[in-house]
Amino acid sequence: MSRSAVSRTFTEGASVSPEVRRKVLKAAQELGYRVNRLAQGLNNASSNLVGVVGANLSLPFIAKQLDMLSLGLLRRGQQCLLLNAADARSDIAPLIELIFEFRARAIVVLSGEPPASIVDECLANGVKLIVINRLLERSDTDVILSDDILGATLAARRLTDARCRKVAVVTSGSGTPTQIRRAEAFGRIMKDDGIDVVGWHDGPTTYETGLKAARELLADPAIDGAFCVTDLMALGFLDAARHEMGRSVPDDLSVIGFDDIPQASWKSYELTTIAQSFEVLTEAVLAALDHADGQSVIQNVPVTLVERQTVRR
Amino acid sequence: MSRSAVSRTFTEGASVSPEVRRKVLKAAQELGYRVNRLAQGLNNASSNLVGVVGANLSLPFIAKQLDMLSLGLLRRGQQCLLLNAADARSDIAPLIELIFEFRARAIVVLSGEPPASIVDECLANGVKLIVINRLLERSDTDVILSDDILGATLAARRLTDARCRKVAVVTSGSGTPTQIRRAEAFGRIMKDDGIDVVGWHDGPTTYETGLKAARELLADPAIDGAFCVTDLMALGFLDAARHEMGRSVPDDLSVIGFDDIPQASWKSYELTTIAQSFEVLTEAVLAALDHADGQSVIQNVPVTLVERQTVRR
DNA sequence: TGCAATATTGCACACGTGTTCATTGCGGAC
DNA sequence: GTCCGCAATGAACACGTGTGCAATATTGCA
Repeated sequence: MSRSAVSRTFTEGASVSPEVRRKVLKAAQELGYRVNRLAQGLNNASSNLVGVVGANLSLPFIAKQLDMLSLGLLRRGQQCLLLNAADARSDIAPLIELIFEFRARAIVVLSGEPPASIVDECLANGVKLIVINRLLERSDTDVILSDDILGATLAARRLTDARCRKVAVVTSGSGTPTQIRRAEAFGRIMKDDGIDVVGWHDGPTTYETGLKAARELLADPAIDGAFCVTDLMALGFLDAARHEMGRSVPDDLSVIGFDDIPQASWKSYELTTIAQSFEVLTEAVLAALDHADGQSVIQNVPVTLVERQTVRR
Repeated sequence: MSRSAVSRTFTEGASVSPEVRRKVLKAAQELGYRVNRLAQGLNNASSNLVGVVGANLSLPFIAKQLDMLSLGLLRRGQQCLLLNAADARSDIAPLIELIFEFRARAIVVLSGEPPASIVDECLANGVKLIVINRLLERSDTDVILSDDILGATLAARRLTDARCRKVAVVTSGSGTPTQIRRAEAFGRIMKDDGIDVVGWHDGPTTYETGLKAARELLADPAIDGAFCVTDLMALGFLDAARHEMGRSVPDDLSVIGFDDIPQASWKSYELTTIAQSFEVLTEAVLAALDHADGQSVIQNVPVTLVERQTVRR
């Protein structure tokens, strides 16, 4: 009969007699009553929303992350408040402010770089901040990183095994930390091996950028290998190499990518690439949500070489 | 000084003296104060959240829709509560219940079919329900549909122009209304023209299903045309046709898809397809959000034939 | 039956808004 | 000097929870 009875009926483990419980449920059914999550959040000073910030949600790599993350959150009983940052370079601070206003438990950043002031605010308000594949030089944030150094090493070793003489490294012009780490590590190793490396970077992280890279780089007939730090660019690179620049892959050109997006295994490409496990990555994010407030971790997601058909044996 | 002053400071068009306003803003800055959207929503009996239900968010077609929709919502000052339905066949009713609990203004359904009881509840609570590319036989819901009949007609006409004699229609086994409408309309037209049509359906709406379709259908050497009701399946179909079944496209096999996903224009495919404008589709959804409560509309999103390289001239 | 222990229940409060209402202060017009 | 209009401001309320506290009903035990 009292409002407390209602609350207790819908609260796990509260003390209600079976009879009252039954009456409440029946009344709720008739009146179309539903718990109000806004009021719950107001009362607890925290909703169980998790803010997710991302840009270019239709790119395969991001879309896959978002798919698995939103599913994982839902399974854990948390809801996903999705904010689209529109552009990889756009300022995500206002979006994070918005998430604060919803009293979210945690914030996951897939794109863009949260400014230091925001990081401080998260810390002050007890909001978990988790960034994926972007390097924050702070020890008070959870950072999930693909093992870029290992990945670059695997790629480099594979291209030297294929006896490449002059290789290109293709990055986008966006200059995300992950891409730079991959490219730099790769360049260092190759130079140590005494192999010519030519860097290239321009444009957004898209298929079209890969096309452009191949058109410009393959004007040099000496180039016989390429490491594209993103599968999407690798696929564009492959297409331009084969259909416009007349190269035969893998016979006179070896190409290797990074991420292992679904399209990489399509029959027209069979791209050899460095795979990050989306499962492990998602698990790492979900695990980070459970960390205590002070505890923050930099976690490396393991990578493996997936051997397909674009590198000479 | 009073709490009212704070509220007025952050409310557009409220009556506050510049001095008080300045003081409040300064204090807010120092204390890290932020408006609490949960309390706002509680007070208004409605948050400005929009619930979005979708499955398989990493499929290009869905991902693109979600990308544009979330961006459009954000630009309109509404937030996107994303619920991942995991599977195209899974029951979305509990997810919609969850959205109700957040007192969302509107619900957008990208996957699955909301049961009638849910539709009634939306109507009763004044929650706008918008379904995309699934046919609800009710006049009280906003339905955004691609013009499947026109699309099927364009595809049929193009394949007859290419002088195909025996054509296949490929659908997934999920049996979504849109796919069925496309396939049925296409089949009807072809039969009217006296052309042999063989239907095929199986599996989920994926690239792999397209592969399987080609492997099974192209065992029949007479088949010289195919309409895949989804680009993703069309790309799989193309790959198996070319690389496994030894067909030359478009010389002895013409293939046409539907949706115009980004990958359709990649150099390895150059898929001729029926394009739905993602811009128009998104605009239609956003416009539907503004409809008055009673007013609901079935809107057809126009389609066009995009001529590329997979149908014989 | 009597008493203690336990389960159930109602009341009151706090959470942070936006808004209505009444009050106050002020400037200008007569 | 008085009165009117207007802007500014504070007090109070309602929104729907979950919970601490006190009161009451029920059970177990001697």
